[in-house]
Amino acid sequence: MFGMIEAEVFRILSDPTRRAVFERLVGQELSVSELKDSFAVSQPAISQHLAALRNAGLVEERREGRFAYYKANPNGLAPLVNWVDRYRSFWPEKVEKLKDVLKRMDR
Amino acid sequence: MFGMIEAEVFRILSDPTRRAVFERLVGQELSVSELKDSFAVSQPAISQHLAALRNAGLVEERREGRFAYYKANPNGLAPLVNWVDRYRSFWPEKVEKLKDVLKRMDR
DNA sequence: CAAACATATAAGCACATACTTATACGATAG
DNA sequence: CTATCGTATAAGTATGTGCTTATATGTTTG
Repeated sequence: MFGMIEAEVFRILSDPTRRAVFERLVGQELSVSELKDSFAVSQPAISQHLAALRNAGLVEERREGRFAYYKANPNGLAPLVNWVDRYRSFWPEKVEKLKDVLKRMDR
Repeated sequence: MFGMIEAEVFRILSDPTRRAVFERLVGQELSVSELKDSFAVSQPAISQHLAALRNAGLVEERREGRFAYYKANPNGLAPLVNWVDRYRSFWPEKVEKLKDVLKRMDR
């Protein structure tokens, strides 16, 4: 049941271009055309990636006239984050790094 | 340079069957035939997935006579773990859960 | 040695998917 | 109102990929 969602997030983020689109939208709202200028693909390709990301809950849309602004929804990463955390305990080497992440978050 | 490796790990783990094979091998060494019995695909399919996982550094092989034993190498998850951590700070809701993970690791 | 076994590789196929160009649709501008 | 602009959708295509069956390779057994 929940595995399905996790599979979806994995599938959507496995494409390098689409993943890059998501990364570009983290903490930054951009219109489709602004986004397009960052990539070597056509506008329709961008729109298609955005639709896929939106469907997976990884991106949110805000309409304003003829413009469409998109930003990442980090909550959409939840299935992936949970998956990684499940196996993190088998991966002891970089625990310190993770603790640093938490420290930085507390500030 | 490092992005390439991250892309590889994403690509390899995006297939549900292959991801399930990896999960099955976490903390447990299994031969190819033992592994095969857990899945609804043929033995060659399993071998192909194992070769892919091995190439990505996600799995390790140990040969013993005509048997081949595989186990997950959690270190291979490093690129994915790092990617997730990069965006975790934008995802504040489940920090408590993450702290629980660390607590469990300390024990 | 020959047969059975465990696994890997080869070849082919069916299907998914990421891209393109062309076009539709709605909104603003002149 | 018409043209232009921003975005989405449609249709077609090329490539990737996960699977299968068949076969090769190496190992143990009798």
